[in-house]
Amino acid sequence: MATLKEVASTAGVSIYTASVVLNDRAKEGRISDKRAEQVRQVARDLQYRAHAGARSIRSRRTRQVGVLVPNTPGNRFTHPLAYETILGINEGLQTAGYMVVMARLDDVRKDLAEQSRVFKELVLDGMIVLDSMPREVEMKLEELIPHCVWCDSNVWRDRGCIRRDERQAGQLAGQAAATGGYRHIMMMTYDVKHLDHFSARERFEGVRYAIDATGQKLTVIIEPAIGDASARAAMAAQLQPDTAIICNSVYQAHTLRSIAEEAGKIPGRDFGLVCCDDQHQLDRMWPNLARVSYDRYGMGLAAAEMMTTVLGRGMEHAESKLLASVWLAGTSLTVGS
Amino acid sequence: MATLKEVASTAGVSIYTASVVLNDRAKEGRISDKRAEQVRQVARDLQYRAHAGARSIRSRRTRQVGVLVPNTPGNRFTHPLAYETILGINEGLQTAGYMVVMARLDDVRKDLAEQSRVFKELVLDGMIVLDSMPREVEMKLEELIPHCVWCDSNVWRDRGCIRRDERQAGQLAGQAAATGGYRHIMMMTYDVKHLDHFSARERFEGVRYAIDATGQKLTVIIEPAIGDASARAAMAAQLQPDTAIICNSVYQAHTLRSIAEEAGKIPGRDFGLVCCDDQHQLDRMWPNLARVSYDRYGMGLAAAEMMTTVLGRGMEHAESKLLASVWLAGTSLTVGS
DNA sequence: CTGAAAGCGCTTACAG
DNA sequence: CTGAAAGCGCTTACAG
Repeated sequence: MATLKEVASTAGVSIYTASVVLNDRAKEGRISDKRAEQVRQVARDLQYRAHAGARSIRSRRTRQVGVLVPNTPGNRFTHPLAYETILGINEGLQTAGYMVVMARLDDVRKDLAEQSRVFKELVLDGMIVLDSMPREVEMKLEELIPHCVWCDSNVWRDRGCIRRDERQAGQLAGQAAATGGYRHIMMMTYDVKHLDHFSARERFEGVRYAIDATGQKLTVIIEPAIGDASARAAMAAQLQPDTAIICNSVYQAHTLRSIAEEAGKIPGRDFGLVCCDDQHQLDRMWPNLARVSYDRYGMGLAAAEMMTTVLGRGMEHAESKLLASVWLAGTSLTVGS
Repeated sequence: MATLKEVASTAGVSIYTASVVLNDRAKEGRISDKRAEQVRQVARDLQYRAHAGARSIRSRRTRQVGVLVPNTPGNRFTHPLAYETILGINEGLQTAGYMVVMARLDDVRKDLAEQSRVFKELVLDGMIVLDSMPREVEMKLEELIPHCVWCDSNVWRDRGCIRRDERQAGQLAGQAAATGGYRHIMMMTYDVKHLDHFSARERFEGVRYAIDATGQKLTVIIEPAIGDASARAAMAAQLQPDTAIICNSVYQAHTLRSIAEEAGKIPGRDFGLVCCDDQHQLDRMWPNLARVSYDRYGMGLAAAEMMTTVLGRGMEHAESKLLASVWLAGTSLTVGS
């Protein structure tokens, strides 16, 4: 690997000249066009590539940003949907000249320093935290990393946070169900004990608000455990043409669809189905699902922009963002009785 | 941020002593236990964290490994399933003390150096390439990055590659369909022109082999374009109790399910459905789908291990790995006529 | 317009 | 058992 020194000497210029030219600051450095081109040519010939580490030590910026993904007990893939956000983040940061370093928080090891070199050493200019972490971890993160952006997290402040307006999403889903002409409206959500993420809570509140507004009643149901055949059958029995089910998550919608299928029932024909959440490629995989949009990729892009803003202008975080959703009609909610 | 120098001076020892102790080589460096503990205490007090860049310049290793994900025209999220692999890779590398740097190949910009600093600068010890890239890109990668591991890629050699045995997977799916007592057997796959990934080709060949072995006939069908209502209806009409459809990908299985649903049909009751591929959480979302297993997380873990092996022992790549699949029965293939 | 030199934070032969 | 010093590949004030 050629070093800057080698480039300089074979081009017959000083290290300074080579450095300035290759950093596209030939003008400021007042290097003549001729010499500049000369240096560039040599760099190409020698296939020179700057050593990012050496550079970072002087510039005091690594130009690396971490993305932290949580891990919950018993589920290695906590949030497959997070990938959409991650791709958006990556797109935004890569374009702005940053590198994305993935870090995953393993709940088993409690000490952050044990988790990843990201915490143990100095490597990141900032970190985008996806989803929520235990409180202590969140506090520790802010000590360890210069700039954190909280994305889809329980952390919510005036600046540096970004999330979807989950209450609005819940309201949209609730309104659709409430005005569908159904007799029974139910919401499938997580066990109250597991309502640890703000989205589950807020979606629920949004739904409840919309249903209350029409004076109807809302029944809460819990997703049956995998393999619990009798619970599945019991739930299938509730799926009637006069009943609409509002699902909190896309996963629950998928699950409910399977439960219905086992009983020979089809959403939109035999019962109503709405989902508060969305998933990429649902337009291909399940276009008929009535749901509330959620462009996670866009959220990732926006989070990346918040990060580049702080890192760029130095100190202050950009204002927090609350992202609005749009209703996507689908035949899974057409019956009514 | 405290530096090594500061730690050394406040501990009253030389930089050398501090360095050796904090790198857990106090024994080799013959530092007395007393001094060692003293240094560690100071480091804790000052919250010392080593500067990864400075370290990498001397050690000549960044301990960073890239994961390269491709991007195809018109689809920002090429392979959502890749996330399962990425998480496995991350788990393996993070545990081994490496950091994972994400890089995405944008097909629009052709020059690698324009894509990400990962190519422009010296940052990576190695790279795990997911999926396939254009031929020229693949060659360029090997020039730019010290060690590449090809995961689920068209690149296949004796060493340094890992993929699923897709032909075997196709055979398993084909056998299941062939012995299900169906009169018509069809395979939904990609347009031949787009069979650019080895998996699509090999799955197809595996299926064909299994069907041929029983002397039955295999009809090929193509997934209808999103929104092409008449093509969807035509396909729905083909879904009969005496017909089994073998889907190449999970996405196609989902799509077919939706097409069937629109016509009031249910897989396993009104027609047979098998899928050559698998997806995490399908056991929750669609437990009844008859399919061939695919533990992408495990593949990622194995790919990470191949990488740490090369990086560890210096030169030679580990032997390539071909991963076997297991058949997962499901009621979507129970009818037969 | 350009270069010699200091220094960033580390590691590691080498000398005591 | 320990330290002073060279050097890794860069950037950037400073002096000409």
